[in-house]
Amino acid sequence: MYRTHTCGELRIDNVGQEVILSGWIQGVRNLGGMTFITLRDRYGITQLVFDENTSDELKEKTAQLGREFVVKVGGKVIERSSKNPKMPTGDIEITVNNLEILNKSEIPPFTIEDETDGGDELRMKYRYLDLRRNPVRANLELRHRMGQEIRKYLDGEKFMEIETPYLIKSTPEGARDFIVPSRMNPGEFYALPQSPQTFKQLLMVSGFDRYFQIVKCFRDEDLRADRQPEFTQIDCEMSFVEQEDILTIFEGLAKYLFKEVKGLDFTEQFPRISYEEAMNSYGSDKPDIRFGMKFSEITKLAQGKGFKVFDSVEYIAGINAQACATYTRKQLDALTDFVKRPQVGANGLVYVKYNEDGSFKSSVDKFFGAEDLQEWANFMNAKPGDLLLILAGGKDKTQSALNDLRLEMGDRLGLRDKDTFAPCWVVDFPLLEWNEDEERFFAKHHPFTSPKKEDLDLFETDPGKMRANAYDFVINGVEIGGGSIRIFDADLQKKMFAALGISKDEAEEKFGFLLDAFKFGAPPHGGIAFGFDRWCSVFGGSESIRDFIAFPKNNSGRDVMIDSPSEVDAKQLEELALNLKKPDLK
RNA sequence: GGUUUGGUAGUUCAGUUGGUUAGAAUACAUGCCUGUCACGCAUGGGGUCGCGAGUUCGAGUCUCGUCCAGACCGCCA
Repeated sequence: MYRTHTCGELRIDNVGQEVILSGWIQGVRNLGGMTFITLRDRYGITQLVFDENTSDELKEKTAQLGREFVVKVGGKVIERSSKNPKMPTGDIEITVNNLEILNKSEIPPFTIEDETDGGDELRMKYRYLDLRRNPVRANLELRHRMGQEIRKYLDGEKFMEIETPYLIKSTPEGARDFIVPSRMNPGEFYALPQSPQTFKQLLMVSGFDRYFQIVKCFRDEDLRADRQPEFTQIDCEMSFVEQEDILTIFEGLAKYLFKEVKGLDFTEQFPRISYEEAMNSYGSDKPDIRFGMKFSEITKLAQGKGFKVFDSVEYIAGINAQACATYTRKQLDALTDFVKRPQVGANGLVYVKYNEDGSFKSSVDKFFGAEDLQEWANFMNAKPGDLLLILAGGKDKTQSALNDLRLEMGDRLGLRDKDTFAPCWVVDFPLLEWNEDEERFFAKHHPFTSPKKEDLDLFETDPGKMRANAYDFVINGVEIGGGSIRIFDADLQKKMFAALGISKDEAEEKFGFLLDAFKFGAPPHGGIAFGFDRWCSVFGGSESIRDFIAFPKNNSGRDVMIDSPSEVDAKQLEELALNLKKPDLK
């Protein structure tokens, strides 16, 4: 028998019991006459004590122990004479009478402690050691809890979890596919799914009117802290539903998770913000509504006063940073530098200080008098003591830059607390998006997203203005999920393909199986997919989804632990009928 | 594909204007220590300064190239 208890469960009530524990050596503190050893497993840490009652043989054994050795110990639980209130097991310790070294360990390359000395790269290379650390283990526990609760809720709502294939067909739009060569079909390739989109729609045709799957998806695009080449979605689809039904069910899921996982009650309905309002008020389709600081457009107010920079632009808007009129020249210069960075891309920053005494001081005093500035301040709901920050330029670019500035000010003012949660729905997305490079429309969501009924006429007149039955779920400015009501009418689908410039033949080749299926009684349906890794990271208060994936890949798509991707044998290439251009490959 | 920051002891980092034997902390080893819990004290070992070329009497330091890593832009329906 390896253990009677875990290293995290013994308490003062267990005093007097003979127990067996197994685990890893966290640390050895040899004080001379007595030795303390901390033993760790997934559940916690328990202190072992060796003193004058310890046999010489046992003392010799403890001298051989090093960090991360795996041992089994037997002994008696005793009350500590000096307790440690910081440890859950801090009232007791084990006086050991038997110790067996189950396995030795080399000295680990970094310390296995909450605050490790290891850098990111090293920890990724030895990820299995990193996973022994409390914070990382806690993240995976959170992920496990989320997954369990999601299944519980959806099962309770009569959703069926159905697996769909990973080896599928490459699709034309969207992200790059990962490609898998087929040995049995030389010259032909599978693609790994970017999402089970078409399969879940086929399941609706089959009559599984409530489907879900917690499923790996693959996208061959460049990575970020919140983007991995393989990631996990909570993929859901429902039949005989309208947008409102979907929002209700999955707002229910979100509230259930907030309650069960975070202990938070959300009784009110989540705010619903139209895409247009989100862009006009926050400059983003995933607004962080933990704080206000909404945009105010002052194009009309500010033009025609002789300030060329303003008069020559399409759009002028600002935010009101409350109680920031005391900002120094240095602070304002830092903000100006921030917005002028290439990533933000503004040409400059106009500020207006509304001083406590009611006077104004701005960077455009030459062009605007106190009356003008007062008018702006009134329009932007500013009070004495506030600071107005204003950007001007093309509408899209300026909204985007002002969004960056708003979030930066939110950070500086401490308005983005990671333990505060502000969920919302963003609805009424545009159906299509114009692509300058290819000079054609792309589906903003995907080509099966249905347009709003009242916008159908625009197909002929102004397709870019059409709105979709599409929605995103956003928490704290992070896009957690999105979905749409699908097209289930063949004629409408044809119009959609036409608007996207997808020919009949091409549609037939790429989506023939789906269009065929729709001929046999497709029910009205729609769905949503959530980024599981991302949702975990938001709940865990981290910016990086890597912290919530057991074995993640780095920025270049490499797994530095197993060293993948890697080259393959010439024999394998031959079997797959692949010829590589690179001559230096093995 | 682009911008940018970094690469020095097992690890995290410092290293001045180019100048003697490249340092600190921590980890590790040895010794001492009976209530530690980041134990303490003493001693010790440990370096291809990412790699290659160049400038120079002399390069961790300057220049060029290259590799690796991070952040961001493009990209990600």
